[in-house]
Amino acid sequence: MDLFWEKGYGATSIADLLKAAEVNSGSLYHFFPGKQDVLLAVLEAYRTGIRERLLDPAWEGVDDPLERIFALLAAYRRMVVETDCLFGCPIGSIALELHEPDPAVRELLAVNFSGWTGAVRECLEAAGDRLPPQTDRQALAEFVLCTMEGGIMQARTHRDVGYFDRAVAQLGTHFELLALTAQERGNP
Amino acid sequence: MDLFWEKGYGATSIADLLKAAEVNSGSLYHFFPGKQDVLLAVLEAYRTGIRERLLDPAWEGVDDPLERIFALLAAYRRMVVETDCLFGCPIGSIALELHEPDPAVRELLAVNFSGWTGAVRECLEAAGDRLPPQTDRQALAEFVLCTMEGGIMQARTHRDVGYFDRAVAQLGTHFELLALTAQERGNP
DNA sequence: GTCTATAAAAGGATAGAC
DNA sequence: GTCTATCCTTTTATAGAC
Repeated sequence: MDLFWEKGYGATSIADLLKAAEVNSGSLYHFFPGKQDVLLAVLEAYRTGIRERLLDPAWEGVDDPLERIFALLAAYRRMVVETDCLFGCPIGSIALELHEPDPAVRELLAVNFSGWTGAVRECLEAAGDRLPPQTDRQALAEFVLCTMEGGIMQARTHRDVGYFDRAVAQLGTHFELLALTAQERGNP
Repeated sequence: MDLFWEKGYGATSIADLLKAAEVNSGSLYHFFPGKQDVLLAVLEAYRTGIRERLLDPAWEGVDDPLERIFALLAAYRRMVVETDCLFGCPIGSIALELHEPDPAVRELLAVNFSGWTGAVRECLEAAGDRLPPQTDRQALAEFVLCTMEGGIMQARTHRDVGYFDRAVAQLGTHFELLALTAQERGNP
């Protein structure tokens, strides 16, 4: 997981994997038919571990559903800062690195995105009438993912977390305006 | 340009470049010290050609500054649809593919992003009091880029342009709410 | 400036002993 | 299951004739 996150899929060689795992090629190929199957296992691990590895730590002590969304974004910010703006979202990086991925890989990338937006959508649904009633909460969850991925992309490229912060601040404004709309113009 | 766009940097071999350009390696290495210098030239071409190749076509017949922002996004949508959701933003793809790029490459990627957001910021500035006066127009321009990149990332991964459309629609809502705010609560 | 041939290295994957 | 050795391909880059 770490190697694909740090270097990407193509830039990680089998030799890198063997060295990091402290095994020899015979062992790796005993368990995996090939390199791509290691990637599939990694993506599978991200998928099944989203709650334990990402959501639970990010949401520790945060109960408010809308606050949880920004706590999740704050977790990504920590990741960016701790790696000097070098590493971002592993799924997003691989999704853009592989231009014509094997269907199995593409499907697992998509499932990972859906898992992420699904968790955010649940927060948005839990927010109830704090959002305007006609709000498309699935679309808004996907928009939160856009903000995260776009913010990380720019922060990494400029090597400046300020780009991420400003993106999150804009999203914050959007939520405030939606909340205001729900209040002022809701249930007319 | 096309090869790096279609396949990415790492997946494009020198042999691919030679075949596409219909030249032999001697010719390529006569003009470029190495593969990375070809990438630098491509990024330079994107940078200098942003108006002619991207903005002018997207904005043909569109004068309203806020409409121009969505016309630009519509141009990306066409790009996505015409390539069956396979190709997205060449700068974004390379920005995420290369994890520790050579400083010259990273700088040119950053300059390309800045050129893009700079053009959008000019539109936002031209929109004058149609946006709330305290609006950070640079940050909002970066947010538009987040929407574009995040929307394309999801559309490509899910092979469904609907993800891009919903992201743009959310951004549209954001602009509408900002405009309402400028109207209702502006200059109190 | 362009050509062909080729060097030199790295990559993914396999073989077969243990 | 793991080990070492190695095959085969691809890749970047160079050499030197024309």
